[in-house]
Amino acid sequence: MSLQAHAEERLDALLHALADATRRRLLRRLAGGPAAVGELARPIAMTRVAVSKHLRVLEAAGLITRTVTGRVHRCALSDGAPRELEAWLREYRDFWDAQLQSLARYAERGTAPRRRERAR
Amino acid sequence: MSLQAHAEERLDALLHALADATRRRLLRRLAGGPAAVGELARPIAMTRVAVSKHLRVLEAAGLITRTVTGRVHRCALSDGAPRELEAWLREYRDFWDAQLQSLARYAERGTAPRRRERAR
DNA sequence: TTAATATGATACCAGATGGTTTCCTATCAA
DNA sequence: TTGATAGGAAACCATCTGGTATCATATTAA
Repeated sequence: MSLQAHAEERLDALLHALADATRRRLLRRLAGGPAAVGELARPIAMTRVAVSKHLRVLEAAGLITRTVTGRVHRCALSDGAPRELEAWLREYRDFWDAQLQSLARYAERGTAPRRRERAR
Repeated sequence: MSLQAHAEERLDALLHALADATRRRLLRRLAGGPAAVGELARPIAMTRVAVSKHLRVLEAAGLITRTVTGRVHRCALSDGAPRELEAWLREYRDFWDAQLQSLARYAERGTAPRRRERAR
């Protein structure tokens, strides 16, 4: 019926991590491929240290992963991340019906091309 | 291609409002129908004032609406709320493909018709 | 009119957050 | 070895956050 306390906390972390424009920008950048911390920090009007902090938030939320090779920390999106978000959205389906439906319409058109899914 | 600054801010507010277990609990409660502030506060181990603050956060994020009749403030879910969230999810489709697909599968089964309840 | 009720407003607090600067360490390259 | 580079660690600061207690106000009921 409801998510356990642990999942609630993970959901807190996930949503909080997403509720920041800089962090979303970092995710958007990483959507184009993995990058080192310095690479990620360079185009942002902010100290490398601050960016590093944001990255740690994203990492703690399970949104990105980090592999250290030598002195370079390479960050990448962790693809399994939004599970909790999805689970939570599912729980709220009753009052988000409309939104989920339009999301579904989009998803059918936009992301499931190989299945040749024909709806409606 | 990208959301304007204003929409970014609204998205910040929306996600931040959702990133709190108490506020999600309030939304869950409101999903069962509108309620007055006191009604919402009663079952929560927290001062009425604190609950009122949470409600104001939800209101500012556009997630709920409030109608004052007499001395009673009745809160209700605002159904158009998750538009920005949806738009944002759409923008991230490239790396959330898998999640959106399973969400779509869910939505096809679960919300399109008023059919059977298949919780799982 | 008086008292109880629903709620907001204000002031206050401790702790978290989001930045900064400075320094340290490890690694790579000359 | 020496120096530059990638990055973390720690200290610090201003502001935000999520609570609290208290008071004010409007409305309803007796």
